[in-house]
Amino acid sequence: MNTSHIMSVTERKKREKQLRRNAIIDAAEQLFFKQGFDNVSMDQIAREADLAKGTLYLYFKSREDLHYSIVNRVLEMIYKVLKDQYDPEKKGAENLLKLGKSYIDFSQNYPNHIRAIMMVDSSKFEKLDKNQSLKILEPDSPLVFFTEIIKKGQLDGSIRSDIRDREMALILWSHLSSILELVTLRLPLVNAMGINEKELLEKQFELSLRGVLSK
Amino acid sequence: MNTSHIMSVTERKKREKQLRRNAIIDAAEQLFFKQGFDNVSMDQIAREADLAKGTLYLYFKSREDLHYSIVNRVLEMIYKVLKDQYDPEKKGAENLLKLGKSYIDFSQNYPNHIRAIMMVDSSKFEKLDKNQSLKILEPDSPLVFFTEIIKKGQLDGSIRSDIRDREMALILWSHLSSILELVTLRLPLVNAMGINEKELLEKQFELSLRGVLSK
DNA sequence: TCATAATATGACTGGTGTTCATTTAATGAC
DNA sequence: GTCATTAAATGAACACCAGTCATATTATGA
Repeated sequence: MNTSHIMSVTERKKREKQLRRNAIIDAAEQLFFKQGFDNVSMDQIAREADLAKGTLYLYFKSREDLHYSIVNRVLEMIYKVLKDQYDPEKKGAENLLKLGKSYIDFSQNYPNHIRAIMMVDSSKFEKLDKNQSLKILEPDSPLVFFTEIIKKGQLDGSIRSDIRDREMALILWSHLSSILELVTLRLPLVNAMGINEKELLEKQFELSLRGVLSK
Repeated sequence: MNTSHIMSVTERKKREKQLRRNAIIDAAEQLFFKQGFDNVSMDQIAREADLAKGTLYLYFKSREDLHYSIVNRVLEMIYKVLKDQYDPEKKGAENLLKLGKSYIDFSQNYPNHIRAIMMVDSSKFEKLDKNQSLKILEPDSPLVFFTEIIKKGQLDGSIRSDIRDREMALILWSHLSSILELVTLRLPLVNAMGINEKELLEKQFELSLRGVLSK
């Protein structure tokens, strides 16, 4: 028995498994973007991925898990966008401004992806263990990235220091998300109020930033 | 045939219908608070209300509609609380501070009610007509009340005027809601970050307010 | 070639929101 | 009180769907 051979096979299988997994996420994402996650059944996703329904459950614990996987991929996308924009030469506040703006830009360019994030059903969060599936506290998440920038800004004096960095990051992230939720999922409401979505996004961001900067 | 008699009967029926409706909402609310809306079936609600399942549909268009009705009642409660706190003698900014605080207090005293609001599934908002079921734009809604206070504050100079009152109200409401969502539905996440919920609420409120006040 | 393990299948289960033909109750004219 | 008519209530039936699992297919390496 050739051990190294077996190892390579195991690894190929691992790779293939990961590929299938991604293919399923692709299929699900596509349907999701077209019809909204609520209106897509596991059967449909399986068909789109040329698999049987049962097979999906070999790759994802549940429908919810599949949804989270989509969201995690989007979070990775956003993280990369943010990281590209980051300039270590600049002060914390300035970076915060820039990153915030590019997040908003992202939301304009990829509304579907933002929708995917925003549709994570909060009610499911009640079960603690589910949080682990959603990588918002991983080192490479946007939220953690924001935290680091705020910490820097507090050190260089450009951001107020009387709120802890984590709390401030969570607040800012949450604020921005809430407005994104409004303009992506509740646009009819926003329009009914006679409000322009882009303006709303920008105003909210300016407002949040004002609350955060050093005086 | 006595017309006035008939009229009074019609009206009694109307009243009774409203009573039944409220009784159903009561039953649903009770179950909802105990088990979470997602874990309550129409069958259970019917049983709790001593009715058959089909009867519920004579009073509510759908399960969703029933949920909205619960939420609308909560919104009314909040509106009343806010109105009680309002002092026309005081400046807009001061009222805003006070009302915000009492909203936060309310959320501490009636976490279940807040949960009910926060669990309105945003994804359903995509269908425009559904918005009508949710009375967040009615004259007696908290959001509209906030708008009026902001308008006053802009007139008396205590609140910055470079953002329209409606937009500012929507932003503030949305900000506050997002944090409430965090501490009511995503508490595990908040705790995992080592953050105290009450502190988070207060900090966020102070932060939002700072962004809103005149300089 | 063949035994074993890994992967895939789809019929089946249990549960649910919604509908609707049927039953029950209330009404008011006589 | 009786009875035709209208309103309200019922729950069996339907359609849909997430998740399971016994069975079938495929891959592996000896």
